[in-house]
This record gives sequence, C-alpha cells and structure tokens, in this order.
Amino acid sequence: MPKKRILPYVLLGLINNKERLSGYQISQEFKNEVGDFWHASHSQIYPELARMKADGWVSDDESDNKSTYYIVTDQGSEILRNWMREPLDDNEELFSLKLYFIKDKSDPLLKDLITQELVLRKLKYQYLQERLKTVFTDDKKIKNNFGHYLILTRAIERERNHIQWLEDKL
Amino acid sequence: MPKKRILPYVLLGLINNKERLSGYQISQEFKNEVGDFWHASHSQIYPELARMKADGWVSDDESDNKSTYYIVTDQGSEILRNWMREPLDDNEELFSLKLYFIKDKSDPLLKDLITQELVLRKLKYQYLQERLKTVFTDDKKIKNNFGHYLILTRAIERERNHIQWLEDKL
DNA sequence: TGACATTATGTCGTTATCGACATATACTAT
DNA sequence: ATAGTATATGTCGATAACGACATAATGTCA
Repeated sequence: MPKKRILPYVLLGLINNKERLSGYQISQEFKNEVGDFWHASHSQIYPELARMKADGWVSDDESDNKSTYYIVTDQGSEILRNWMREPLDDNEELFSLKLYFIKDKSDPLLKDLITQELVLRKLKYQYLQERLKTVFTDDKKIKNNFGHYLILTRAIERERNHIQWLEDKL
Repeated sequence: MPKKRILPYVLLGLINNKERLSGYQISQEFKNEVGDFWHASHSQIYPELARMKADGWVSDDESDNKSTYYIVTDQGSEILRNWMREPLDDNEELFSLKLYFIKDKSDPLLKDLITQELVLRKLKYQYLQERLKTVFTDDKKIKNNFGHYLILTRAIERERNHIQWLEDKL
C-alpha cells in the first residue's frame, strides 16, 4: 500500500473545524498554530481541494462571488472520523494534528488520543533513558560528543514534560 | 536564491561527528537521536554522498573492501562550519541539528547557538501567550474549539520548559 | 487618482524524497 | 548445507511539495 498522505486529512480537519473555509483561508490558517505541525503552499492546496471535491469529500459554495467556500460532506466527515480513529505512531505531529481537530471537550476520541499518546511517550521516555546509559558510559564520551549529550538529555526532559502534561489532561 | 537544502549539511555533520562513516552507517544513524530531527533513506544518501565527493566536500576511503568510508575534507569542514554559523530561524529542528554537530563543550558556537535559540523561543512564547488571549476570549470559545485550546496551552508549556532548559545550559 | 498591498485562485517546471527493485557478500541459527 | 537475516551499495519511477509566474478584484494610503 502507498504511504499514507496527511495533507487531505488536514484540509478536511481544518474545514470541519471552521464549518466552511476557502482555499485562501486555509493557506492563512497555516500561519497559525496548526502551521507548527503541518504546512502547505496555496499551489498545493487548490488542486487538492479540487481533487477532494471530485471525490465527494467536500462540496463547494460559489454563491459568494469573491471566494469559493468548501464544506465537508457526510462522506468527508466519515473519512475524517476514520482517519482520526487510526492508531497513532511515535510521530508526535499526528497526535497534535488530531487533537487540533477535536472540537468538543466531551468527544470520546479526546481521552482515547491522550491515552494512546501517553503510552507512546512513556515508551520513548524509557528508550531515551536507556540510550543515555548505553551511549554515555563515562565523562570522556560526554566531553567528546557534548552536543549529542545535550540533545539526548533535552529529549528526555521534553518527554518528561510532555508525559506530565498528558497525565494532567487525563 | 533557491531554498536552502539541509540534507548535505546533515551528512557532513554526521561524518564529522564520527570522523568517518559509510553510507550504510549514515542510514543507520537516522534510527538514533538525529532521526528525531531529520531523516533520509539510503536511496537519497548514496547519490548525495557521490555529489558531495564530486564537489570536494568529502573524500572516500575504499581500502576496506566491505564499505566505502567518507571523510570530511578541509573544504567540507569549512562549508559545515559556515552553515553552523548561519543564523537560526523559528524552526526548532535547525537548532537541534546544529547542537548535535557540536563536538566540544568549549566550542564558542555552543553558547552562541543557545543564546540565539533563547531569543527565538522567548519571542515565540510571548506570541503564543498573546494568541491565547486574543483567540480564547471566553469559555464558550474554549468549549467549542477544545482541541485547539489544548494544542495552544501545550505549545506554551512546551516553550516554557524549553526556555528553562536553555537558560539552565547557559 | 495613482501606487501598493491584500485577497483570491490558478498553472507549471523543478526537485527533494520515497518505495520498489536489484544485487552481492557475510553472518547465523537449524 | 541451507535458509534467513544483516550488511552494503546502487538505480529508477512516481509523486509530494515548493517557488515562480500569471491574473484580477478589492482595499488603502498619500
């Protein structure tokens, strides 16, 4: 099977979050928080929206003569939901994106996502601590690879902070 | 000017870190910590190494009949150093990569990188706090965009933790 | 009212990158 | 012996993604 694309689901999620969005508005959205996890230029957005419309994921509203607004169809909503339910991987950005697409605090997917991510982060945390022990066995190794040492200790602290935050939200 | 490529400098930095590396070893390196910031498949690594050799960035040692090892040339060392000195941007991965390529604790570039990153992170921290105030003005907005709210508060906590770590290392 | 920025949508050529395919040797467990 | 895995290097086709180019309407400031 081909590698799973992310962009179409991001567009679907963004439109779904705001009910209706134009291609231009989507390109502006990437300047905000969501831009920290994903980005696309307008030259990629417009053709993708056209493809999504052709496939029935979205419908467009051209009644406004300034912009073409897109709305998620029932089929698109189903596709987005299925994507949201697919298991996370050790890549943090997928978690962030999916969390961003949760609109309602009471959505059962919210707790599910946090629980999933917590398992993954704890595994990574343990792995990184193991790496620190095996790679930096003595002070000489630290001294001669100081950047690597800093990156590794930073990664551990990052995971610790992230785990704490996730547990707090559960 | 064309967009700045990262991969060649990553390869240069990886080889420089370990003195000598084969293409295969580089592909294995991406399974470790550096893989959290950058990745390349072997089908990209081998042609890139060939190009770097042709351009005099690295020289190869084929004395071992199992692997071809690459060593950074004086010119390559200069190119890597110049890249390391280029100013950082709000993209955290560049900081992580360059930090990873610092071998010696006393390298003056170390403090410079951390100082640069600190400025950028503090700006981002302020910006995110401002966003929180302007986007989530009342409880209804939080309730109806709960994922976005969580992502934003997480981003703020992430920056806070990062800034603390950077200040601790200074 | 002219200049310039912003909104808004689209196409096109280039390239960075990946997965698949290919090949050969060396190691390893049965 | 031999099947399977790891090491090791390479090519090739497909495509995701970007920057450049193009166009037009609207908004804005002097």
